[in-house]
Order: sequence, then structure tokens, then C-alpha cells
Amino acid sequence: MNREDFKNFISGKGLKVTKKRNEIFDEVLKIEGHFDPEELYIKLKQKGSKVSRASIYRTIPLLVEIGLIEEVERIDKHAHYERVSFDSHHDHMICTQCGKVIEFFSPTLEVLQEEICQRENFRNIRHSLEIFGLCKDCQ
Amino acid sequence: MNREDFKNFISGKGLKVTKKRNEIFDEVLKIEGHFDPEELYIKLKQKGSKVSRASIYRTIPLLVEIGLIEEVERIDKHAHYERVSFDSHHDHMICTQCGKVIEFFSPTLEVLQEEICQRENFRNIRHSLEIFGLCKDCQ
DNA sequence: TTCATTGCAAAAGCTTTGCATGTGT
DNA sequence: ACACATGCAAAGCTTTTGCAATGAA
Repeated sequence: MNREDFKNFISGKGLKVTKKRNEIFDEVLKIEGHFDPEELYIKLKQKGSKVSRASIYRTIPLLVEIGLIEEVERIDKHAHYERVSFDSHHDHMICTQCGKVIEFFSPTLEVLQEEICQRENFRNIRHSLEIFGLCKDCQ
Repeated sequence: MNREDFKNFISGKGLKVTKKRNEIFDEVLKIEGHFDPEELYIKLKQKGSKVSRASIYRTIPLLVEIGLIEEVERIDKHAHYERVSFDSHHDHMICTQCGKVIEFFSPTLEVLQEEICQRENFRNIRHSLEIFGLCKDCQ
């Protein structure tokens, strides 16, 4: 996924490729790990962007739609997002003590879920698995 | 879990066993499936209770703490809760079309998760697995 | 030119909180 | 009596929206 894909997606929808959308797209592309709308807003502000929170909130659904990011667990009261990487889908272990997030991936787990869905005639599109507990440092 | 357990828990914490807390506890005990604070408030109101939203919001953390309920997936923007039943822990398939929630349980999945956690030295306390997709009626 | 986009500020929706009043212990 | 609990209304937070101004095509 690059800026070209994003432009095509936007104009393909009959929308306009604007400076603000590009700024937001570029910034999200640089983010490692999770973020929430406010963090994204602050990062852009720090870099001198004049983007508003409204534009952040209005652009995020587009980024989800194009598959660049997805919503992950809601911590506190607000939404958190994460870049989607098809090469490395993963789930999360979340330490309830220190808040550390450990990413992991288990092919067996993925296959098993698919089997369970077939049994229910459910078409599995995506999933979110969060294991809460204590990381090795906090036990 | 019964009213007696709840009373012991409350007084054990040096808090007071009040009418409102009992009403809320009793009502939650009767709920089947998911609920959110507003639904709980409405149910109590319909039964003639004079409880306030504030008390609902102040009591829910106690019910979570005692292990009666737990927070499940956040639909929309607000928290949803569900009674915890140790006999029937389950995960969820959520239809993104019609919103239907299918509960399922897979012992294999549980065991597998435990194994993954051991590998990471993570002490697994609880987990939340939500599979999003299309139910058989919506495909 | 035309219509989407933007920023702002206001509104909306859920949740929390300050404070005066009420109530278990 | 003392301390916690409660209801109310106000405040807090995140997110959405109306509107006039701006900007892309």
C-alpha cells in the first residue's frame, strides 16, 4: 500500500485527493503499533500540520475501508487503531498490570477458528483475540 | 453467586449493603445475555425502582470486581457487559450485517491459547475472542 | 464553476463527578 | 454520629455534525 494506491482509491470513489488526506495517510503509514485519533492529531500538529480533529475523524473510516488500518481493542473509552499488515496478522496478549502488549501469531489458531466458523456456517472475515493476564515481568 | 456472596463482598470491603445495590445486583442476576448500562437502567425503572444512572455506573465496577459480569465487545461507542458463568465460558461470532451474536465454545481453542501463553511466559487470566463476518442468513 | 472538504464550534452520546441530602452500621 | 451512598445536574471525553469558507477537478 502506497500513496498511489490511496490516491486511486480516493478518486475511484469520486472523492478528492486533498493535502490533508495525504498528510494523514502519510503519517499513519509511519506509525508503528497502535494509535488513537488523538495521538494521530498530536503527531500531525507537532509536524506543523494544520489538520483538525474533525478531518482525522473523517479520514479514519477511509483508511479502514481501504484496509490500511483496523480497529483493535478499545482501551479506556476510545477507539484504537493499528496498521493492517497482511504478512503479519497477529493477536494480542495484554498485561493488565503494566499495560504491555505482546503480539503473537499462531497458524494453528487461525485454522482452528476457520473450522469452528464452518461448523456454524459463519463466514469468517476477521477476528480479534485478546488474552488478558500478567506478563513475565509482572507475575 | 447469590445475594449472600454479594453482601459478604460488599461489607468485606467496608462498604454498605444498600437497597439500590441489591436491586441492581438482583436485576443483573436475572439478565440473559448482554446488556449495557442504559438497558439495565431502563429495566430497573420499568420495575418501579428509583435508582439513578449514576448508581448503575457506580455499581457496575463492583459487579465486575466480584466476577459476576465482565465487559464484552464494545459495540458502537459504549460498554457492554455479560454475566460471567464459569460453567460456560464462550467466545463470540458477530455478524457485521445484522448484528447477530453467536456464542460458541471450543475446548481445543482454549487449550491452544494456554499453550501459546506458556511459550511467552504469560499468565493467561481471561481472553476475549470475537470473530467478525457474515452469519448464514446474511451471506 | 461545481461540489467535496475543511475548520470551527456546537452538539451529541456515554460516563464521571461535586455536592447536598439520605441512609446503613 | 459517622461515613459511605445516592440523585441530580453539571462537567468530562470522545466523536459527530452544521455551516460558512476553501479548495480540487
